This record gives sequence, structure tokens and C-alpha cells, in this order.
Amino acid sequence: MYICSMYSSELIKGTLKTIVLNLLKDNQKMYGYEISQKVKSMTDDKIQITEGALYPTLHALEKQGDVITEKVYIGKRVRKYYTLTDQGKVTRTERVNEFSDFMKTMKFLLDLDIATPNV
Amino acid sequence: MYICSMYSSELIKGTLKTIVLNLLKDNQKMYGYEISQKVKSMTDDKIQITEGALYPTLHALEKQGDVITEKVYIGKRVRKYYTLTDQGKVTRTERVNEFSDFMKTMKFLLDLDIATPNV
DNA sequence: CAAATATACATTTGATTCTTATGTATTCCA
DNA sequence: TGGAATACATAAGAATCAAATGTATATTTG
Repeated sequence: MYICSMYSSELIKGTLKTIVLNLLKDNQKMYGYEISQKVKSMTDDKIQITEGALYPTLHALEKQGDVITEKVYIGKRVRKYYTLTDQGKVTRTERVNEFSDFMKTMKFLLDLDIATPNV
Repeated sequence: MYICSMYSSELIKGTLKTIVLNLLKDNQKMYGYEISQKVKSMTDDKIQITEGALYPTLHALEKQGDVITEKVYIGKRVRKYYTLTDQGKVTRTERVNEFSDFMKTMKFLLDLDIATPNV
């Protein structure tokens, strides 16, 4: 699987955990490959998560207690399902809010906003 | 100068060049310290660019031909002014458009958008 | 007027996060 | 039956940033 994003890779940096956490909130239980395909289809191939980025991210989320895993065998092939913990739900909200706020700041900084009237 | 951003540092990654290029477009000619202060004040201290990030970024922009520099002495103290080249203006537009598009994609991905009616 | 703070440049080290590449194995389909 | 898709994983290297450190001048304030 050879993957590359249409965006300068730098932009994606720092948003991967947020994306994963948010998908897990909406879909309750997902496995790695499913997450990568979901992001790809939802963004019209604009964001394509590499495996080298995704799996370490998932492992990190598990290590820090934001997700728990469950192995399921489909025939002889294993799938590792990820589910948000209560802590993960909190982290998700924090991350999404932070990103949302960051976008507002950047919009202003890059003149992408129409001036809002004061008072 | 001790600096830290209120955002997870990862989020800023990849946006620094865009921010600098855009400021130079609006202000024509700026020096490093001025840029860091401008970003700080424009974002209500939310984004504070560290020197260890800013100066290498400015040097990189110069190396790749997006800015030219000019040294000015204020008394005995030197200031290095940065100005966008024609190429830098193109780069700025590309970067800002790319970021703008990325924000739209992320907004959709993070459910920050109200569903738009089809047709 | 001395000390602290602000101005102004710069580099080095280390952390983090990603891409690229590689590895293993199963399943499906043409 | 052989390539593509599914499904996991890790290692090496690149890029970008924060933190720390260094040098020096100018201004402010007690």
C-alpha cells in the first residue's frame, strides 16, 4: 500500500490523533485498516493515512488509555478493534475543541475571515 | 525569551511558513523579531513563535528564493528585513489556498460542519 | 546609575511525528 | 494461479518544532 496525501505532509501533522479519536466516537468500534479507508473515502482521497503513521498512533492512544483493543478473527486473519474509553471521550472533545479554536485563530491570521463588527 | 504556545505544538507544525509568508504580503517588509511579536499580538498570545523555529524558517525561505533580505542598522544593533520575492508571492498564495482547503476537509472530517443540502 | 527587561540576531540538541520502505500472512477475484 | 486487496507491524530517515544557550545592544525603572 503506497500512500501519499495531496496536502503538504506538514499540515496533517498533529491532527492524526484527533481524526482517529473523532472517528471512533462516531463509529464506536473500528479497526486500523477500516479507519484508513474511512478517512480516504470521507476526504475524497485528499487525506490518506500511511500505515507507518496510523499503527504507531493507535498504539500510542492505547498506551495513554484513550482506547482499548479487542482482537477478532475473521477466518485466520486477525482484526484489532479499537474502542474509545471514557478518558478517550474526554480527550477527543479536548482535541477537537483545540483544533476548532486553532482554525479560528489561523483564519484570522491568514485573512480568511471577513471582519466581524465590534459591539 | 521563553515561549510556548497554548496549542499542542503539533498543530502549529507545517503552518509556520504560511503564517510568515502571509504576514510579509500584508506588511511588505518585516524583521524576525517584529514577525514574532506581530503573531503574538494578533493571536492574543495564543501563537508564540519560538526563535528556534522562526530563524531557521526565515533562512529556509531565503534559501528557496521566497524572500530576500536587507540588513539595517538601528544604532549599533542590526535588523534583518525580509521582503517577499515574486516567487514568494506565488508560494504564499499556494500555501494559503492549500491551508484553506485543508481546513474545509478537516471541518467535514471532524463534524464541525452543518450538513449542506445536496442539489 | 545599576539592574532588569526588551530588543535582535543566531545555533544546537532533542522530541515528536510523519513518510518511505520493508516484512508477514490471508483472502478474494479474474 | 497470480495479482490485488485486506490486515497487521516495525525500522530507518526526514522534517519541523521547543527548549536551551549564546552574544550583544537599548531601554526602562527603581
